[in-house]
Order: sequence, then C-alpha cells, then structure tokens
Amino acid sequence: MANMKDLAKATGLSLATISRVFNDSDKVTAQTREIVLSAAEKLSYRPNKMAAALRSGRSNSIGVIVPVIDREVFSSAIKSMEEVLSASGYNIIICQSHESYQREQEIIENLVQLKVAGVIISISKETNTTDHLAVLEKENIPLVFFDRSLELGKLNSVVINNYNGAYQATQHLVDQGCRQIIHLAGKEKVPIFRERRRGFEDALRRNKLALEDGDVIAFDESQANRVAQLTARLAAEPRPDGILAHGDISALVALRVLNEKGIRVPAEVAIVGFGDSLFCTYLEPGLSSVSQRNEDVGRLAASLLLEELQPQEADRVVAHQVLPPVLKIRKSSLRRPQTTDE
Amino acid sequence: MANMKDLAKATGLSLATISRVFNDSDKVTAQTREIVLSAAEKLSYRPNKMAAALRSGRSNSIGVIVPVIDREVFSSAIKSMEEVLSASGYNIIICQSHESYQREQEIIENLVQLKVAGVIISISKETNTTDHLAVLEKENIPLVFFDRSLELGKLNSVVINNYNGAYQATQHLVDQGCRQIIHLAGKEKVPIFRERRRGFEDALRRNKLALEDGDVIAFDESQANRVAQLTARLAAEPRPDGILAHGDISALVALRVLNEKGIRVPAEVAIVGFGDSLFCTYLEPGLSSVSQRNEDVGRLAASLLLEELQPQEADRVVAHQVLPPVLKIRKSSLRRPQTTDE
DNA sequence: TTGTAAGCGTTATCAT
DNA sequence: ATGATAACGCTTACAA
Repeated sequence: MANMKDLAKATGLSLATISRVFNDSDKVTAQTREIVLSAAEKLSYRPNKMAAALRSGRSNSIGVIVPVIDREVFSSAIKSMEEVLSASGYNIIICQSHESYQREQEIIENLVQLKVAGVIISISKETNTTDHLAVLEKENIPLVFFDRSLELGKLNSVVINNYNGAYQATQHLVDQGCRQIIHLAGKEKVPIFRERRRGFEDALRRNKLALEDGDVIAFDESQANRVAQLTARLAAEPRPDGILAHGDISALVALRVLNEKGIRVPAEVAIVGFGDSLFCTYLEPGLSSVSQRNEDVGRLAASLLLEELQPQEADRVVAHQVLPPVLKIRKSSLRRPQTTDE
Repeated sequence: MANMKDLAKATGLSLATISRVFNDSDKVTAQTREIVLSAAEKLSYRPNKMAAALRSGRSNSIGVIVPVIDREVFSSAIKSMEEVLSASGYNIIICQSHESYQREQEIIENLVQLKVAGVIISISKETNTTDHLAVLEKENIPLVFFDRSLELGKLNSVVINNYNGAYQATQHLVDQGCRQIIHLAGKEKVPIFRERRRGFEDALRRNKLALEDGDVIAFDESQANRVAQLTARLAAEPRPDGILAHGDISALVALRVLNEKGIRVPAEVAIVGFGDSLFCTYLEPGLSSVSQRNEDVGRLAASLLLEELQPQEADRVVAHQVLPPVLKIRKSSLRRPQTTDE
C-alpha cells in the first residue's frame, strides 16, 4: 500500500510537503495541495495513523474500562462517550474488568503500553485503592471516573447523587400518601447502594416516619431468600404501603410478588425503582424510577477528558461533577393528581 | 519513560538481545534474561506496543462496528467478543454507525488507517452493498459479520435463524392450544424481521391454520397507532388466543394492552416475545421468548475472526454459521404441562 | 512555501 | 547466544 514516500516520488515533491498537505494544510500552495491529493487518490493512499502516533507521541485512542459492557448503565454511558469522542477524532478501546481488581490492573497496564491518550473508568466492586492507577499519572495520561468513583479529592469524576435520588423517590412516596415505606437494599459493600439506603432513611426521618427493623430488606445473593423476606414483610404489620427498590430489576421482582399476592399497585402499595431502565415505560403499570442519567454521565465524562487532553494553558482544576438524578414518575407510584412528569 | 535503548545501556547488552527477551525468549540465556528483566523492573520499563505494531506490521486491535451499543443484542455480543479476543491478546475498538451507511464507511476508513488486525460488524439498516468493505479485502483485513449480514456467499458470518425462531415459537403456541395466532411484525425493510414473519406464516400454514388480513399487525413508527391496531384486532372476531411479537418490547406493549383490557395471560391469550431480554424472567407472568443467543453469536464471531488471523496454512473456507435460536418457555405461553424448559 | 534529515521505539536481517 | 544496523511510516526542527 502506498505511503508518503510513494507520493513524494510520484509528485516530485518532498516527504515534508506531502506530510504538510495532510496536516498543516495551510502552509502549502493550493496548487501543490491539488497535485498531492490527486496523486493520493490515484495511488489510493491512506495515512498510517500508527506511524503518526508513534512519531508525534500522541495517539487518538481512549481506553474505557467498565465492569461489564452489557448492563444498561454502562452501555448507555459508553454510547454517548463514543459519540462525543469520535466527533473529536478519538476512538475508544473497550475493556471489561469483570469486577476484578486484578483484571483492572492488567487492563490499565495494557492501555499504557498501547499509549492511549486518556482513560475513562467505572471501577470494579472490588476496587478500593488507586494504586493500580498511579502509573497513569506517571505517564501523564488523564483519567476520568464515572458512575462509581473513589472518595479522593484529586480525581476527575462524573457521578450521580445516589443519596439525593433515593431521597427524592422516598419523598415522592410520602407525598403520595405512603406512611409505611420499605426499602429493598443493594449489596452493603457497594458505596452507591449504601448512599441510596442513607437517602431513604434520611427522608423517612425528615418526615418523622418510623423505621423499624425489617423495613430495610438486606441484599441476599439468593433471589429466593429475598423473595421470602419480602413476602414475610408484606404480610406483617404494619402493612407496607410503599416500596423503594435499589434497582429496577429488584422492583420488577417486587412487582411480581405483589402481583402474585393480588396486592394492587399503586393503590395498596406504591413502588419506585432505580435506574430508569428501558422497560420501565412498557410495563403495566409503568414503573416509576430514578433516572441515573446514563447518557448525560457518559457525555460529561467524555467532555471532561477532552478538556484534560487540551494543551493545558493554566493549571486545571479537578472537576468532581455530581449530577442530581431525575425521578421519572409513572403509574406504579401515582395515587394523586400530579403536576410534575416527563 | 524507559525504552529498550535504556535497558541496553543499563545492562551493557545490545538492543537486539533486549528485544529477544520480550519476544523469542527461548533464544536467550536464563541468566541474561534475569538481568534484563530486573533492569526492566528497576527502570519500570513498559514495551511500546505502538512501535512494535508499526515495525512488525501487525497490530493487536480489532474493530467492532455496531449500529448502536446500548441495545442488548449488541452489548451482549460485544461482551463475549471482548472476553474471547482479550484472552488472545487483542483489544477491541468500538464504533457506532447509528444505522448510517455513510458513517459506516467513514468508520471503516478510519479502522484501516488505524491498521486494525480485523473487523467484526453488524451492518446498519441502510446498508445493502459491500462497496465500502472492499478496502478491507484489499488491505487483507479479515472481516466477520454478525447478527445482521448480507446475502453474499464469500463472507464470514454468524447469525441466528430468525425464520426458525419464529417458526418454533409459533409451533409452540399451536401446541399450547392456540388456534388464532396473530403476529406483531417488525419493520418490513429489515431482513431479520421479514424472516420472522415468514417463519410465523409458514408455521400457521403447516398447521393448516387460517391467516386472515389483520392477523399480521404491520410495524408502524407511531406506538399509538400500533396499540390502536392491536386493540382493534383483539376486539374483532375470531378472537386471537395467541400472539407472536417480533421483539420483547413489542410483547411488553402487548402485555400492557392485554392487562388494561383485563384479558388474562396465558389463559385467554398466550404470548411469546423475541430476544429473551433480561427482564423477561422478572415479569409476572414471565415472558416466553426466543433467545437470539447473543453471547454465543459474539463468541463465535470472535473465534471465527481469530481463525482468520492465524497464519493461513491452507486456503480457508468461508464459514457461514447459522445458529438455531432457543425458545425460552415461561408462564406467558404455558397452558399445559410441559417437559421442555430451561 | 518547500526541502533536508533526524528520530519516535520497536523488529528483523545480517553477521559474529 | 549475542551484536550491529537498517527499516517501519510518519512528524518536525532547521535550513534554504
């Protein structure tokens, strides 16, 4: 395949001029430009970006690390990242950590060797240190966290306010007349699930509502156990009239249980999920849910990285973006006329 | 950052030897190996894969092109591709065509310039020619289609048998006692949706069941229109007792309509979706669905590409894999005791 | 505006 | 088993 040398030979011009045509195209006569371009056409020349990257020291690849790609929160965020980054000439390399710290470490090592221009990461559930990320700083590769982050000041990140999301949803249930609200919690180990639980509990407290043992149903790896716990709590007094689930699937499971028991939604029990999954709107009743704004988060994370990639004129301030989630109200939690809605 | 030259200087060995340690490690003494490795450790040396790729002419990147990443069919397939390919030392570059032929063309041009080792693609709905793919062949970059393919013999591809999937599902409905089955069709323009419709119609024919006008509800961009059509058909004689949807979301919409009309599922109307989305299992009743085996497809496509990447000993035969889908039977279509299940 | 030439960090071909 | 050296295709001072 033709290269710049071939073009130089074919046009009688020098290598440098050829290069300039494809880069600083202003420093070249319109005429010679034409000559070079037509020769390029004829020889079906294509620039070799690998060579360019090696020589110039900057590649146009950006590494994106997620636990796994086939979850809506990640694939939606990646979708908008790809849109933003490809518009700026970058391409993204996708890697899955499978929730393993060690794998995450290997991936980062690999991305460094590939000389990526930057990295965007949602850390694994196992990850609670930045040791494996140090190499990025040493190599001057900018880094942005999204979705899940670490509680450290000097990191760029884009996350949603999980506390606030759960708080909003709980307040909404209270506003709808619920007085006995229970929470289907997520894994205690995962910070964002702890935040959601805190938001739930604080909202109850602020509304002077009681929170008894058993009102927070702890996460249990066994689905059967969770269903049993929920079933038991639904039968106990005081009867729950509202449910905040830590995720939409969790809410779906609850809906199934309610359906089986013949408990009407939202009349007897109102329910709100978390994540605003695609299917929420297609259910009957439609499932109210807290939107994590996945696409917004992805777009913002990508934009933040693009800024870091700019030749730094001044010393940049670390951005710690915390987006407020948006509660999407649907039938599953709607008992009274409501003005707010999507 | 340290490079091989630095290691050479530090150890007193030659560049060539250093390189050998990291590649043909057998042609080197265990002793010198040790020396080099410890020096590498001390200087925190990391091979520059870009340079290696440039020199050797082969990169370890593989381009994956999908219409959009945030749909389960694509994200699940990509998930397993990433697993297979990263295990063989490849990394994947994700690109979204947004269902545009032109964008697809630009992406391919870009991937060629990046010197990817291979490409895996699910073509856009607009794409009905391989013109834009010709360059890959010219550059000797192997290509594998998945999910959606073109009807050409000389292409590697992994797809599921959509005809068979719809046929199976329809037969299942018949076996469950349904005699008036209707089909919620997908866009006429999309080949896989036409196939599903064909499978549906053939199954009815083979079972000597009538197919009247209005039994296939055509796809309509407007959701409201589709709901109206379905509602009308549900009210008309002869009353439908079975529904095959072209997709799970479509089935979910139908479930909602049935629910609103107070029509019991599966007692009065049995229903089967297509895609086996994550949420199918959490619904009440659980939604029966034809699994597209996304992960299998992804895994196979990746394996096929890996084979193409092998130094071709003999002339390879083009593989045109067509996987039979798997019907996942759940409550939504179960009226009789059944032996088969997951 | 154009040309000359060095060099990015490897791999690969010769020798030794 | 190890070393010297050219080459991959491009960018970029510097010179003209």
